[in-house]
Amino acid sequence: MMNLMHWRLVVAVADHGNITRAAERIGMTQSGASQALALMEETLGVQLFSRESRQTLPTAIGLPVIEQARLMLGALETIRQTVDSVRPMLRGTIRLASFPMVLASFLPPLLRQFNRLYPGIEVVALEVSDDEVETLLAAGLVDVGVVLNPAPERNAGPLGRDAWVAVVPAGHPLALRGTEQGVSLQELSALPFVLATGGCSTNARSLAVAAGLQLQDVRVEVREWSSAFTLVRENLGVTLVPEMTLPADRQGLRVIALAPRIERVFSLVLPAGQTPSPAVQALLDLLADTAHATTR
DNA sequence: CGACGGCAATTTCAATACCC
DNA sequence: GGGTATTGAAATTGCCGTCG
Repeated sequence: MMNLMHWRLVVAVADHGNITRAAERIGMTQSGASQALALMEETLGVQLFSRESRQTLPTAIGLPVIEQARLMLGALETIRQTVDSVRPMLRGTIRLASFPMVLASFLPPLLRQFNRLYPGIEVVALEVSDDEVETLLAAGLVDVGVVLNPAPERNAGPLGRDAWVAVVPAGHPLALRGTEQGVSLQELSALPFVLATGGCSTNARSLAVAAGLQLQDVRVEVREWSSAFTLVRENLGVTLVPEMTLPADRQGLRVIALAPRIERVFSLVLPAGQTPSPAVQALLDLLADTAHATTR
């Protein structure tokens, strides 16, 4: 058996020309070094050093073996330096704030991959509303937050996107309309409306306001998207929801595209003016890599 | 999956040999 | 006699299979 200690010993003996000094340098006893060297030579089947009086010098075959040993130890040192240079970013905790839907859909694959690449970094995910994400970011209480439609200057990492769609009862007059035609925000705002917020301030009402409109007949306002679908099935009104919230079972419902299309973009955003920690930078880099890979 | 025991490899210690 | 290498025995360490 040979281990790294043996190869260090070979190099040390070559450097010092003396087993005693070599043993001291690598932290062995002299007799141990002598035995180890003898064992190596026996294992290799060649004599690496000739023992002369007061000197231990390399043999002809010993010289290239020693050179290879130096290369090997040099490569090991390079590996050490590589690991040392990235070690600070291999440990730590990332506090991430997000609203529930993104936490359940876009983030799990990203976080799974991140956990595989950086097992020493713990990601603590806080499930909050979009307003609360902004509050936590502003207070510096989280390292990164998922924000809807962030301003370009916030240096956001795009996480995903989806479109708003109208959902009407299957028997509704709008349900007869072809999907390519779509329905406008203006048309919807005049109808009996089931307003679902999903716990976000960006919802059908804020979209209408942004377009200079107003929801004229909100029959009921609920937090859960699923509750809204139930109420739409009951013919209480129509609703406007993000596409990703649509249920698998759409019986009794009809989904119509919004015209013109309105999208929401989810992005990872850092607290303002904050330099990302190495761990957060690793997460952003991974996000950029996966985004790059999927848009190629 | 952790505790445990057996076994082999390795290291240490002490004694000895060799050479200048 | 001092410095260095070698040898044999004992101690230590690490690995691996088994068991609960």
